Amino acid sequence: MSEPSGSSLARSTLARLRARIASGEWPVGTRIPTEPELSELLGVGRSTVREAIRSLATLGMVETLTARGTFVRSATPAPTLLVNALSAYEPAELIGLRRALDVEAAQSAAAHWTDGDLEAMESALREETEHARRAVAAVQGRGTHCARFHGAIAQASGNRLLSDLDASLSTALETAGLADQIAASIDVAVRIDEHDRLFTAIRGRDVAKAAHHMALHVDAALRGLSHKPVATDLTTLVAPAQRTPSARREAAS
Amino acid sequence: MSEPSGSSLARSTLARLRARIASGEWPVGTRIPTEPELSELLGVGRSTVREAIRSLATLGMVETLTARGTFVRSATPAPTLLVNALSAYEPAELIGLRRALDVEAAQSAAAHWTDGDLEAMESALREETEHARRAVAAVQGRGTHCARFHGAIAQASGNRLLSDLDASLSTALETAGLADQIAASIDVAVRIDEHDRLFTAIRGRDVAKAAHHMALHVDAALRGLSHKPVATDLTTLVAPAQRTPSARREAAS
DNA sequence: TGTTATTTGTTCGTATGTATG
DNA sequence: TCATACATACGAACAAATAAC
Repeated sequence: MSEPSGSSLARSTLARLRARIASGEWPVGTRIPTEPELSELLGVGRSTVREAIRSLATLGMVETLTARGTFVRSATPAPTLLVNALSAYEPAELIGLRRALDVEAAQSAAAHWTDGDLEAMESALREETEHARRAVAAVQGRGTHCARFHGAIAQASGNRLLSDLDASLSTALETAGLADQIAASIDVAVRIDEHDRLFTAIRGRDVAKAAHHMALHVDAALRGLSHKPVATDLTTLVAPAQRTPSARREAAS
Repeated sequence: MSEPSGSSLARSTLARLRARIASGEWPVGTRIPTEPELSELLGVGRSTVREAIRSLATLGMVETLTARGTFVRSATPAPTLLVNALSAYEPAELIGLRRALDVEAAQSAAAHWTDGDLEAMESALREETEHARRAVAAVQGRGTHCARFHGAIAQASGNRLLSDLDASLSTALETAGLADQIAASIDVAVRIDEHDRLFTAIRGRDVAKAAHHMALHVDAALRGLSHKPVATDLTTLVAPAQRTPSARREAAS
């Protein structure tokens, strides 16, 4: 697999625990045996068990709650590793990836959303509108609703990788303190209007228009970060999206 | 950071060790202090140190050799972890990400390539052409050259994240045995012709056309995988690209 | 409210195998 | 071969947090 599968007992113990989780013997959400139980079950010392469990925790596969036990959180280490990998990059680079993912997700979502996906997107959009109406002039610059709608779109793409990366990116942007900044850079009414048009395009299975609106939307949100060196350059990327749908005249080149 | 930074001593110890490595206090290749030394240095017990070190090893940042000590292998979580994370997803999902990254990279590359980037792309393209001319009817279905050109474009985007993800994706596709399949799905002459047009667009700073050609190119390469369940759906995404500018050029060729 | 049992958190001592000189 | 240093591994013991009664 992934691990060097070293010869040390702790490593092999990690591999054995991981295998049990991956096989579904200990499903996500359930509690695994206590440390003394595992010690006897696997025939290794408790210290060794703890090292293995700690490794599983850093992989994001389990979470251990003091005096409560350790619980399975994910059958694979993937999402956590993605978040970890993203944390090593500059904000401008993260934003570049977000544009790539969101545009692709919008296209893919338009191509094959299911009834459940549509429901989720509609719900997120409705809740966002409702919330904006209630707390009109309030602080309300939170990007939570925006992220929820985008997350629903990523989900609707039917591509777990896109969805996971999107969620990981949101986390990374959040910890980088950029989420609020992005949310504040665009007027709430405008944002909801853009979301509305985007949703209409996706619901109508119009892949091209979905890509177009998403590109416009992301670029608009990014324009607020124009003081960032690279983000400035990214705003020039609005051009293709604007020209693409109706640029028949270009064909003659 | 990425870690939950839990309140446990082991977690904070992991964070402290990780910070020392990231700061360069313990450079890559060097040996970190022994466990008893770390125990005293950090003011925690040896078992706690061991758990933290084991986690670092799981992240690929250190490697511990029996009776020799533990050595720093990487200042950040190992890149191989990214490949690892990607390998947990379905081929169709990987391909969806590739489309997103490549299209974005093409746009960004067109927006701000440097002289060095242009040189690299031109070199890769020239070598590809040369190689195709020499080994005309040979086996030569290798995707190596294709990957090199795409890698050069990702590099020219100026976004390390896009570049790294692109490289990781190539590796993941390679290990999944999909690289050759993709390369074989498109005629060499057609591929080089598409690369040529793509390069011309990028060199001309035409962001829109770069995005368009890249989308067409990726979709064309993906069409060969139409027997895959989800990949079939992905080919429907050709639609937006075909409706745009040079769809008729494709019909002509 | 408080008491008790369970479970994880942390430390320490010790034994063992292995690499180095 | 021997001695030293170090990582590996085990288990005992106590602390702290949590849940159930």
